[in-house]
Amino acid sequence: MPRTPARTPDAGRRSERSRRAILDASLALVGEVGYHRLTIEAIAARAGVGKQTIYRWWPSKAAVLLDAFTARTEDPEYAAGLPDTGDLAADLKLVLRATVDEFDDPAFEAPYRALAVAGALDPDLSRQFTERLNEPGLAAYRDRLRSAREAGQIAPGTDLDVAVELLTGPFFARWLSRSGGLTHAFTDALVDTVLAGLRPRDS
Amino acid sequence: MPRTPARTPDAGRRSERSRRAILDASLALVGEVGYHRLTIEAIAARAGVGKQTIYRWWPSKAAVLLDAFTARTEDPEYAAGLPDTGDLAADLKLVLRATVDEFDDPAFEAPYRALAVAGALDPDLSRQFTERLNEPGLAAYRDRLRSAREAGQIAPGTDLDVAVELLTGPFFARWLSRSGGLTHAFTDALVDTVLAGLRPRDS
Amino acid sequence: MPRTPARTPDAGRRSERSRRAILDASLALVGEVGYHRLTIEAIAARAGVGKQTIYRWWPSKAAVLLDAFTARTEDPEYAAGLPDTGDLAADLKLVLRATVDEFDDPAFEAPYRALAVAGALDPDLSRQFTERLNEPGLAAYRDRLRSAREAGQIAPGTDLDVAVELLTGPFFARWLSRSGGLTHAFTDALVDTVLAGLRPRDS
Amino acid sequence: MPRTPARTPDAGRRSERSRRAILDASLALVGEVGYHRLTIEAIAARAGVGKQTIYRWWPSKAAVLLDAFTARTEDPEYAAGLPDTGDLAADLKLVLRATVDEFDDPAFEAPYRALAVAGALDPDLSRQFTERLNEPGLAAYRDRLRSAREAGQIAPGTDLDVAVELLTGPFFARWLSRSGGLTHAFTDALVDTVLAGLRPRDS
DNA sequence: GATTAACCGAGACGGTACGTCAAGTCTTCCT
DNA sequence: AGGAAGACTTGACGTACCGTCTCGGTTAATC
Repeated sequence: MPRTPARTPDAGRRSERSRRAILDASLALVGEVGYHRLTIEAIAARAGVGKQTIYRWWPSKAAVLLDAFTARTEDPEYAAGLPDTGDLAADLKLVLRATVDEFDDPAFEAPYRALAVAGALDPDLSRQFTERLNEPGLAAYRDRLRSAREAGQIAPGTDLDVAVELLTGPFFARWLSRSGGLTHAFTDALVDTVLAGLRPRDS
Repeated sequence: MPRTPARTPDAGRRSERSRRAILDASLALVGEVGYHRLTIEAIAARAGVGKQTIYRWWPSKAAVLLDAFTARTEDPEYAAGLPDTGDLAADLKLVLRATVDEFDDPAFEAPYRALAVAGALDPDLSRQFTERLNEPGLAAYRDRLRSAREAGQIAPGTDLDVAVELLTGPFFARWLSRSGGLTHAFTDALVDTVLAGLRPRDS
Repeated sequence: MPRTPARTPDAGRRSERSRRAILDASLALVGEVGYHRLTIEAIAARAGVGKQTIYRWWPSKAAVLLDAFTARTEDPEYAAGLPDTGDLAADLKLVLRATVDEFDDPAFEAPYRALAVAGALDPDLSRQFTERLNEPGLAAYRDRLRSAREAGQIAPGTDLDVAVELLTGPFFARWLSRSGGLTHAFTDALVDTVLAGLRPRDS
Repeated sequence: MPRTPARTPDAGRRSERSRRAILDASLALVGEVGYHRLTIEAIAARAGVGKQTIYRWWPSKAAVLLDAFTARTEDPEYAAGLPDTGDLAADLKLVLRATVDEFDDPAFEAPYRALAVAGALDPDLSRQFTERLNEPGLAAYRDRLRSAREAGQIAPGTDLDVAVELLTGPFFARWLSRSGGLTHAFTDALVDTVLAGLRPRDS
């Protein structure tokens, strides 16, 4: 006889109306007051929802936020992958410049930062954050680099993981610690230097 | 005209005894319970100190932690700079491997992560965190790279800031998001790829 | 249009269990430690209740105490009025002697003194204290004196309010300022002198 | 050699300047903010004095207030006693009307109420309050009544203590509990009724 | 169509920690 | 040595949210 001590609610009867209201409210609030002043009570009040309805479906405010944020990025052609014009440097610069622009929008930046931070403190959340938000993007980079490697544009022995991290890590670090401006010039320089390091060895 | 809106206590009469006890207690506690379960009340209790004594001298628990952490790194020969054996790759690998080891120690890792996270949410704190903990370390890298540039070991047009971020950014990103192992192999690969990208242009 | 600026909790959902526990705890504690060492926190702890549950329903510890004290005197046949045997002096002496005995009991005296004092400092509370605790008792005296006036036992022009205050005021003053013993002899003397003053004018 | 463990400061070196400033400040403040919002810190700040200087010489804020209040009533011809024109009723009414007027002045009423209340809660203070403020006044009443008794204007067996309390108790009770107006009519009625009760028995 | 079980809004509950205030003590420097 | 100043420990304040728990009221699937 199966015992399910942790009350598992019946997802079939879930109110879609409430779910949307909660996700919307949490995104709006995190932008208004910041992550550490975001409270479950405020989300519930704003969403016109009982607190229990949040606790029933999510384990923490970070999980709510993750769902709220993911909802935006899951539907569209986000899974399109990087462009592949044959010019690796140009393709990478294009995408990184677009990312710079994206991070300029507070509506995107605020919840994303909140999630990055929450993930840094909570390994469980971190895994989910990585899987659902980060990994798809990184995989696109990896695919593009693999294609370039096969075309002989970068060294055949290139570790694609490290290569991707060389492109995104400095960006992430500069963004999170606000230690420098996130500019197109910066990402262009990243691409140039990294690609120079990945160039096939001279004969 | 000097404005003193917030009651500024007289630092001359400050109790060194209490200050040390608070810094010690906060470091110990952040290791035991983690940052978001660290409370001012617990620090005060552990330090045998009134809460007000903490509020009098620090604006937040993050600021306490920053002082506590900084105290450890300020006195010693920490400001020594990087070794300079003439072999740039070897020197960088040595230092990054040492950093990997340092981040393996929870007594170091826990408060450092807490501060990185707190800084990510609070620009004010972020600035302090950068100035007092990060910048000195990065300057050491910059110095070593400048010396290499003068010796003609890397391209004369190299942007030292970007170069340093290429070395440290991926490390920081992997550490904070726990997206991969912090190993000597990883940092070695970083150094090799980045230095390849910085190599002087072939004649 | 009714305005309810201060969050008004829903009395229907109120926990009777908590209410009783709070009233009991406050009476017990005021007897143990005295009024000015009585704290909301201690009441909450003793009652096994969150502080907010007290703040939700009462504006101050004095208000709690007033409810606690009133609860004791509301239910019983306390509203019985004074005896009326036809012998005014005897009836008054009987009741005042009983009151003396009542004030001898610390379980009664301590909270009553606390309330008298709190009322002396807070007009709002004072009004409630008067209405709910004092006035009913005084009305009983007034009724008894009115009956005597109609029977021609005291002067027809007697101001009943003043007459009651002559009987109770000296008692109250002596009690509150501890300036003399509260004895049967004292209250008997009060009754005799006051009634002598109220006797119908000699023809 | 006698040991005085309780540090007894040397009254000879006491600063008269500070003493006056403290007494003045406490009277002013009790009028402005009321007794239970009166703090030692505020007194010290207003008086331009260190807190320790207050704690050195007084055991509590009530004691400070008692001294402050007593200082006003000690110097003048306050010890003059009641007038004795031969007309007892007139003399009593005159004095009680003057007392009514005195209690109309907040500068008098506020600290006096504070002291009465503090005394009600603290038997030690109560004794001092009685001895230094109340008793002298009551003695004056007693003296006047004794003179009247000797003149045969009131019954020879009259208990002077009870008689005085009949005159002052209702006044005190009405004042402290704010249960009625303090008017000349009220005190006149008191005098008339009480004196009627004290009239020598008809032969 | 009635029953019934779940979700839902609402919000009271026992708690924990907050940041503030004042108490009374201690220490330092000044007169 | 007293006094001005103010930092110290202590402890209570009243508030904000936590996560849990009832309480009617829908709402959907089952009888």
